[in-house]
Amino acid sequence: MTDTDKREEVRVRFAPSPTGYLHLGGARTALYNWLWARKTGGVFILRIEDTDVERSTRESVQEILDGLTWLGLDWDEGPHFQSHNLERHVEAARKLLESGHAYRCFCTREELEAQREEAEARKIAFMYNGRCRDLSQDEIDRRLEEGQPYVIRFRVPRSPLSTVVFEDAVFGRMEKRGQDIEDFVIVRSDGRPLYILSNAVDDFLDDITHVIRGADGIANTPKQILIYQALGWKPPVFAHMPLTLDSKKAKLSKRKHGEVVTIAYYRRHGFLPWALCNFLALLGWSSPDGTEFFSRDELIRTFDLSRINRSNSIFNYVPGDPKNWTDPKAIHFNATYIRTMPVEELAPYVEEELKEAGLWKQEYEGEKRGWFLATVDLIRARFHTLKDFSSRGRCYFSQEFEYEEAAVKKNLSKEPRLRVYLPDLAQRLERVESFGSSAIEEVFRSYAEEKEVKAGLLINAARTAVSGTSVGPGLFEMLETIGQEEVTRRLRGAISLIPSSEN
RNA sequence: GUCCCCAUCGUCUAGCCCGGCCUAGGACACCGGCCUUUCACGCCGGCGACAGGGGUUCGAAUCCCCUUGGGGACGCCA
Repeated sequence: MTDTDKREEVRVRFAPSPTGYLHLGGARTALYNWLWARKTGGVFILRIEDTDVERSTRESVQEILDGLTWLGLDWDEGPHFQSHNLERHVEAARKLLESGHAYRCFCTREELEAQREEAEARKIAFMYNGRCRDLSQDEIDRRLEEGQPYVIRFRVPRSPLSTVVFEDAVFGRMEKRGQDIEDFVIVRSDGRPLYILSNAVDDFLDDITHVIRGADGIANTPKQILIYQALGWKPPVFAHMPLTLDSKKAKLSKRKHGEVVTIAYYRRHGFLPWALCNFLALLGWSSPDGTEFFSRDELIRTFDLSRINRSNSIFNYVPGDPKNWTDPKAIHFNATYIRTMPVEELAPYVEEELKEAGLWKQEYEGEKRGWFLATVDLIRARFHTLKDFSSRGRCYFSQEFEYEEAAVKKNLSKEPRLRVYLPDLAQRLERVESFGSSAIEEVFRSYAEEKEVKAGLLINAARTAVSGTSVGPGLFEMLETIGQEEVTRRLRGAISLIPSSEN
């Protein structure tokens, strides 16, 4: 462990605003916080920052909860709702006002807007000019009496030497001169506190020890530290994670990239939740020995804030590429997990998928449990997502499946004699006492010899006849799995796909 | 425009803090080959990067400076 976790109990939080979907960036932030909490034996808090009433929705809250639950990122406290703490935020603002760390600003939106535009036009940086910073008490009282609306601004120390310094757990020592920070607004003219204040107050109230968030929060950090200091609170450790950008180096957003950046999308497209987590963990973090695949416990053990990267990473998704419908490495992680995890652990996911596709049979958890597991094990090596079990794997679970045109053309329609061979094989297979792969193989091999044809011809034809495709596991295992009765039925049925020799 | 941050294969990255072990390692993707009844898997091999320029040093991917490029923040949003 690093020196960032000296305190007794680590307390971290994931604090999304419920204004949209849970997306990859948010999930990664949640994951890093969760990992840090689990690693240190600390507490992971979920806080919904819903103070933007115009944009916050209940559906979004539910989506976030569902997404985190699906990913397996369980939280220990919450969800807390920021809006429930409004009085505490206002109270903090009042204290800041009383102690002189904040002041009332009577400048109107229109005035500020005009100043902003002018600055823009003259291509100079806009920063609030501090006009209300030193209003006399009489002046303030007079304006209050007149009922003039005001916002509350934080009085940023203006001495030329004043600097806010903090040690970021990822970026190291960070410094910001007071003169480069404007007197930021902490309370709106309608009395509602702003994020910058609410967030800091909530972190204090929740006893947050480590703020692990996206690097877009860096600019807020000096301001929030100022708030902490003015209130006499000890600031938490900040750890800013690099951002994840798209292939054009723009920030990932649902608006711009659509579903592909949402967690729900991966769930719908047959991702294993942990495969996604594992992939996400590696976007901006790496293990000391280069290991890439981790179980939960291994990742928890290995994860460390000090190994978080400082440079942004790119989510390598290229729109319009059907093969790479998301980052290829993400697909690779999913496929590898599907192929290598214990089949018993994979089974529940396949079950869910088959149920959704209407292919699930009750007996798969009863007398055919063994068959089900063996079949999943047989076919999974070629699959990339859970969806493949109900699409490409359909012929194992249903009597109804599609014949691929290309496969039929390649393996069936070229050879008219298959109209004889296939029923012959069916007849012989029917007579096999114990329908196992070696007995099946024997039937094929001897028949091929007898008819003086290549075994491959029969094998490929049979593959297409029973599965509709030209690819798949070894034929004999495949036939064994599909079963004697069904195999012979399909072999006979397939002759309708073979043209007779006259044609 | 101002402030801040970042910079190694197409992508994710190791190495950088504590210069030499780096003719820069791994992973994904891609391309070959082997295996094979097909497709995968697996194995073997290939392609492919220290942004540029100055320093410092016997020696720089590693330290310093500049340039360039990229990103972020500049709201009475969060």
